[in-house]
Amino acid sequence: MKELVNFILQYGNLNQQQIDLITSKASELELPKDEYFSEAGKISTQVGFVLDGVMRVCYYDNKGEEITKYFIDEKNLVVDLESFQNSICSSAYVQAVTDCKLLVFSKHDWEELLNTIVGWDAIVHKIIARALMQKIERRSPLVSEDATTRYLSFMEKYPKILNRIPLSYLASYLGITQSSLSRIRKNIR
Amino acid sequence: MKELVNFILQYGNLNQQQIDLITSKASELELPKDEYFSEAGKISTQVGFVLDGVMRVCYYDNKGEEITKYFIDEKNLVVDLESFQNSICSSAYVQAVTDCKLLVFSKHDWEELLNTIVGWDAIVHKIIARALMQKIERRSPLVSEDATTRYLSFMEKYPKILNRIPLSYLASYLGITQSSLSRIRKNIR
DNA sequence: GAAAACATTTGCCATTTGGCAAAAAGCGAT
DNA sequence: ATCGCTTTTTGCCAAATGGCAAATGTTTTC
Repeated sequence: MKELVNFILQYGNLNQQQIDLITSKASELELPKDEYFSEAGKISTQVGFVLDGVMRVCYYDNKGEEITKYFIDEKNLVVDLESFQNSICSSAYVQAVTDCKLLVFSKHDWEELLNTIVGWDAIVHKIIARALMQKIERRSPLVSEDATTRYLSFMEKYPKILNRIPLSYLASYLGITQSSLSRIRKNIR
Repeated sequence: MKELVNFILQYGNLNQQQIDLITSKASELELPKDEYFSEAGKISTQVGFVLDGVMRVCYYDNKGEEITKYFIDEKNLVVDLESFQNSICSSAYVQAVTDCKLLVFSKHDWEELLNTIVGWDAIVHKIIARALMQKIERRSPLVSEDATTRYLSFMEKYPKILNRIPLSYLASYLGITQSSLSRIRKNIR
C-alpha cells in the first residue's frame, strides 16, 4: 500500500485523511500468470496498480496475429482507459505475464473518490497524461528503427522486464517475428 | 472562432460568459508553409488550434534521420505538451506542412483561464487525454503491419491529409524510405 | 525421472525493404 | 516556353526480415 501512496504523492499533495480514504477503497488482487485483468469485448470496470509482476496489453490484428501493445510492470496503473471511462466494450486484453499482485479499485469506488476528494481528479489526470505520453514515447521509435536497434533499446530501457517475458510477446511488441528476434539475439552475443 | 467553440463544447459545458472569456484570449496566427510553431531546444509557450492547414511534429533520430511523428490537421489542438507543461526544452519540432491558420493562446493566458474558469481544467484534461489516446491508436499499427498495409490504412483514414503532404514526410511517418513508398504506390495502381 | 507440453533456435529459401544514384516529372519565376 | 529547383520515380543490387518446419532446449505434470 505504501507503494501506491508514494506513487500518488508524486503527482500532487493530499492530506492523511484523503490518503486513508483512497487506500480504504483499494483491495488486493492476486492474478496468476496468463489470467486476464480485462478482456476484449467486455467493459472494463477496474483500475489496478501493479505491486508485483508484469502485465501486458494485447490485441488481435486483422490477420489474426496477436500483438502485444505494451508491458506494464511494478508501480504503474493498469486500466483500459477507453473502456473504463466510456463504458464501452474493449478491443484489447490486459493479461498477467507473470504471477501478479495488484491493488484494485472498482469503478464505483473510483468515481466516488473522484467526486469526494478535492484535487484527486487533477492528480488522476496528471497520472493518466503522463502514462499516455510515456506510451507514445516508448512506441514511437519502434516505427522508424531497425529490428536490432529496437531490441537493444528495449534491453537498455527495460532490463528488469526483459527476462520475465516470453520471447514471443517481446517479438510482437517489437513488431518482428519470433524467429527474427531469436536470430538477432544470436548475432548480438 | 466558431470552430474552436464547437470543439471545446464537445468535451463539456460552459456558459456564454466563460466562452467569451476563453475566445477573448485567442489570437489568430498565420503560419506560412515550412515555418515552425515550436522548435527543439526551445521551451514551448503556446497552445494552438488549427483552423486551416496541416502541421507535423518531427524530430531527428540518433542517425540524424528526420522522423515525422504525427500530422495535425484542422480542428485539433497543437501543443508540445511535455515542453509547455513543464517549461523544459522540447526535443521536437512542430512545423507547418502547408500554409496554416491557427488560433493561439499564450502560456500566461492559458494558465489564467485554467485558474479562472471553473471546469475548464477538466475539459482541457479530457481534450488532452483523448488526443493522446488517438495518437497511440494511430501509431501502434505502424509497428506490426507491413509497409503496404500501413500506406493503405493511412489513405483510408486520412484521405484529406494524403494529398497535402510531401511523400518524404509520409514515408518517415510510416517508417519506410521514400523510394519504398514510391514503389508501393506504383504497385497499388 | 519420463513423458508431454511449451518455448526457443536453426536451416532453407522467398520476399520485402534499404541504399545509392540517375532519370523523370512537377512547379514556380522570369 | 524555358530555366532552375524540388519532388518523385526508377534501376540495380545488397541487406534485412518473414514463413515454414524441424530440431533443440526448457518446464511442467504425473
